[in-house]
Amino acid sequence: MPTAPADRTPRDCTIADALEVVGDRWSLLVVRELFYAQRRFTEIARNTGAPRDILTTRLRKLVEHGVIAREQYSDRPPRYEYRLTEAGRALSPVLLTLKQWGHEHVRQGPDPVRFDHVCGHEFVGELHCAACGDALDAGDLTLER
Amino acid sequence: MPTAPADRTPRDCTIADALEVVGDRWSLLVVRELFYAQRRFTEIARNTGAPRDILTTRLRKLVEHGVIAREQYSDRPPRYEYRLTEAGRALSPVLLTLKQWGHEHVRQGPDPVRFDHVCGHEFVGELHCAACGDALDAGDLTLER
DNA sequence: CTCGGTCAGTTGGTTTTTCGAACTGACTAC
DNA sequence: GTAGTCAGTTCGAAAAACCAACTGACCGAG
Repeated sequence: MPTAPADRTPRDCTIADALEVVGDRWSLLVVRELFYAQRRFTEIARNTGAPRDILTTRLRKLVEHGVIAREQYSDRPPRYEYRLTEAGRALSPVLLTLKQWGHEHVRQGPDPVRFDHVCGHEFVGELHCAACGDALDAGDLTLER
Repeated sequence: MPTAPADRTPRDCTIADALEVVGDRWSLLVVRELFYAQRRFTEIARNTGAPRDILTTRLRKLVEHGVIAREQYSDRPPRYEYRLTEAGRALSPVLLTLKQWGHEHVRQGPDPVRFDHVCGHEFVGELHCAACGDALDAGDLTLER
């Protein structure tokens, strides 16, 4: 017997679970568009660049997983648009941290999109510990179990 | 002329740039493994579940983009392992927020992996505004440009 | 009325990518 | 010298992505 048959035992992991839902080429871009209040199929297709048929299957999958909701906005002809659910809105920290990482480590040049915080300054996110309130620092975390 | 030829003009977007680098099925899982200090090809393949040939191309791509580094740890036979670069380590907020979202909106049941903060409590991340220090709240952000 | 346009998808055919599983080549340990 | 380790490579098959055109229901202008 050569190599053991499939010696792969993927880790039981919540990150993997999350990626199962939004970890493909288009889903997070769809969510981004909904954050930008583009709810219509055609707009989402245009702004993400996703092929229309692929977009169809992604939207269905996101609906299935409760990230977005499909709502009829016209009877005759039947027309639908999409909205973020609570779970979808909860993805904002993921998108914001991704954007920040992209800005600091991928893109050269200024960010084409900027967010301002109510405090008046450009928003730059910092991950804090909800318990003690301190900003997260490398090495402050220890793995349990 | 029927439908206009390719009426898709993807948004110029830093999130999209970031996803270009780590937005496929396996890359973020590879980064996760490196966070867990699994540096070897075989370990990464086992723990992520990625097919070995795909893993090869992903690792090369991540090296190309400066997320990880390939280092020789044995001369004869030549053997290599992988390490996170500074840019790779900077992905921790992305992984942590993804994990948290997965925990709250995808997975049912307890998280198989837990992080404890130096303060003694289980780490739960909260995104704060770096300028004013306040925790991010829905609607606190306004889109500029 | 008919012509052009809008809109949320479908359809069909092709190209790309993924995938599984076996195989390499250079070693080490027994 | 036989078995095992390890970082990949190779092969063929299956799945997914992709593109461009097409639908079917409507609207508004001429």
